[in-house]
Amino acid sequence: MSDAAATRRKPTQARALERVERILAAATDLIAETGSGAVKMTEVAERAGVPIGSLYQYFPDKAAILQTLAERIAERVRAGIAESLAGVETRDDALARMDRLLEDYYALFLTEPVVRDIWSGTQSDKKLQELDIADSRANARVVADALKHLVPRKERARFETVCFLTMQLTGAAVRLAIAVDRKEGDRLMAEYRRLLREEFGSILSA
Amino acid sequence: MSDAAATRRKPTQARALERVERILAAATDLIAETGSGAVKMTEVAERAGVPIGSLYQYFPDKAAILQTLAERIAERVRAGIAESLAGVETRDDALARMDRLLEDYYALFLTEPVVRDIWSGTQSDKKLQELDIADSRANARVVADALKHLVPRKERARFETVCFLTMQLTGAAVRLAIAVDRKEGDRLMAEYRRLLREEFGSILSA
DNA sequence: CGAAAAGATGAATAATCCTCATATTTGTGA
DNA sequence: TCACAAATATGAGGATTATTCATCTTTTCG
Repeated sequence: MSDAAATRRKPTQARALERVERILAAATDLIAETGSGAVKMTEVAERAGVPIGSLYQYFPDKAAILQTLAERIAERVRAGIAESLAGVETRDDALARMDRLLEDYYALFLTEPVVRDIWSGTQSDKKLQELDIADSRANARVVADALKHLVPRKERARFETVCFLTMQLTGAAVRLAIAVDRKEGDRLMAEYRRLLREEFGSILSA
Repeated sequence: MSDAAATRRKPTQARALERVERILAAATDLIAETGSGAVKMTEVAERAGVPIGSLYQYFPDKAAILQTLAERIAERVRAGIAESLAGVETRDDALARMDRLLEDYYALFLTEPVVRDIWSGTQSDKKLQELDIADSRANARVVADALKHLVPRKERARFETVCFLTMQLTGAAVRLAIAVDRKEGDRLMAEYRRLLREEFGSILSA
């Protein structure tokens, strides 16, 4: 049990870069097949066609592989949010877009086994939790920025807090929805969608 | 890797009952000291003053110890909810009591290391996640029952769904609040409290 | 070309969970 | 009280897996 998170070499040569990608792809496949908790490092190595030592050349430990996958997903989601909210003008437009984002996010969890696995907790470590929170904060900033011109000046101070909270609540709602059967999940999401619309509807103006 | 969750003997003799309590107490202490992830079975045994074999006499695996602790906490919380909402009459009374419950729940996470640990972030194993959901469902029923006479008939069908969702959202809000620094946590909880009040306020009548 | 840096390798080590064969204690009917 | 069954106690050692590291190979670049 090494307490310091050993730093690993960052791949620079083409061969190494490709190797890292092969490792991540193998991990992705295996997670989809068995869940991250059951994935073994030897299996990842075998599937990627590299020796076990190569995993540790670029990842300090098993959790780091998951974290890398999580970061990539988070970046994708954040880009999607930014894109979806770009150039929003009216309140109703904002609400409609948020609604759409929520639906997409739910769909992402429903269809991508790795997203489902990593963010629904079969595996959980402190680093991932921190990443989740940092990510919510970053997303909150993106949302708050995109909508700030629709928020009355006197409300702006708390608006980013509301967005931050909302990002986490949304994650919880979606995780709950995918954990129960599809029919109940849809019902829960419908309720959450309504709640979100009321919440943002009451803050946004114009 | 045994795939079936082996069932263990349930203690019946006084000596065994006390032993189980000693094991749970030791686990509680160690979790408070180092976090559940770092707790080793040998340490629990040593701290409890029992040989390692005794742990497996009554718990099929390490996770089962955590689950037992989680169940006990959940029962305590549920009893608290039921008690706090007993005999509620008016809408304003209901809202005030919910507010109080939320504050108590936040305080529980702030002060009890084991609660904090077990329900920190996303769930660490499938069983705990299931327990969390089952528990939210049970709590939702308690809340829905206590307040149903304040809910218009035509809304009652969805009210339990709303409560169920709310239980999970509340967990997420509190987990977020304790994960950030105290000042920001308080701010986030204030926002969530407002959100909760609006949500229930719009459903409850009279 | 040649040296240094980067990368590759996998047998061996280390950390822990959990089992199980055996020994002891407790409950109970005669 | 005694004998027998059921319950309980014990801890060395088997089993699984993450991770290391000494050594070898390839690439980079002056």
